[in-house]
Amino acid sequence: MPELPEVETTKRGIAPHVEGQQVRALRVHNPNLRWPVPAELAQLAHGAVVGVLSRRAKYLLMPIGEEFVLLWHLGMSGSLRIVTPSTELRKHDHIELELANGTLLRYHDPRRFGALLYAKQDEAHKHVLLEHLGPEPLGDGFNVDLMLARAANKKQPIKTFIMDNANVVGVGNIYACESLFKAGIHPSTPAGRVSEKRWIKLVEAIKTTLAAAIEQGGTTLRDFVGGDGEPGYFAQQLFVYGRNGDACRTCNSEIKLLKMSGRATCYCAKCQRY
DNA sequence: CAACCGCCCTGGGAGC
DNA sequence: TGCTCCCAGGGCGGTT
Repeated sequence: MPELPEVETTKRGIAPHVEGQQVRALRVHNPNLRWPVPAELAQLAHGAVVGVLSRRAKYLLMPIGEEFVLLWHLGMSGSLRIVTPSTELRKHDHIELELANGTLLRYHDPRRFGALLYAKQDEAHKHVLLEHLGPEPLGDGFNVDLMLARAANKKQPIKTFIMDNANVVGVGNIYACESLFKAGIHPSTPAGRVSEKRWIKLVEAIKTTLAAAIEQGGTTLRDFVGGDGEPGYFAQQLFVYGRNGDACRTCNSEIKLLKMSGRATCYCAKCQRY
């Protein structure tokens, strides 16, 4: 269930176990992810030392050796776990990275919407999948001025706008809904009609919501290491997502549901205005 | 071009 | 208990 906070949590969870470790083997049990896992990867990774992990949008970047970097994407249902060699291979464990310290990094992905690709280290940010990405939501590049400029004259609903990776990365369906609630903005509001005053609230809401989720993700680190259980750290804090039919926690009116670009969109018609 | 819609997959839950 | 249908956190690629 990876949104940006979980990718960040995954990165922090696995980093101490993989960084500086030599790759003993990269085994691909099923290469049929969103794109085929490149056949030459096993050879490229063999014997390489894993470098310092980083994250760009929902991609996890894992340098291997001096020349290449692995690009992991968890899709809708992917996860990366550190396990011991005695841990049985589960159904949908498609890839494993065996390290010199004896631990295994396993990629598990029932729906196979995820990906494992690679690039040269100095060209990773120019990779076709990364080059058109907008600013990181927690960085200075994501700010009111840029959003006002990009949203100018757009009729597209504000919710669709903030979920577009070209505008800002890492805002998935849950956090789009939650951030709009916090900012008091109706999800159908045309992006070009969101005032500067409301953009200030929305930018702040996106930053604080994601940051808070990352904080909580930290508490699930041991799950990644131990390899047991899915993290469910944000569920109890949701104000609108998945709460359609329930009472708004702020005003007590009923949370509504509408479909927007094929995705469930929950909102409070009283707290969120055009 | 902007905006929408289908689709890549499996699994889980609801309803019958 | 078992079917069938619907839905799910992403995001690319094709169509209008």
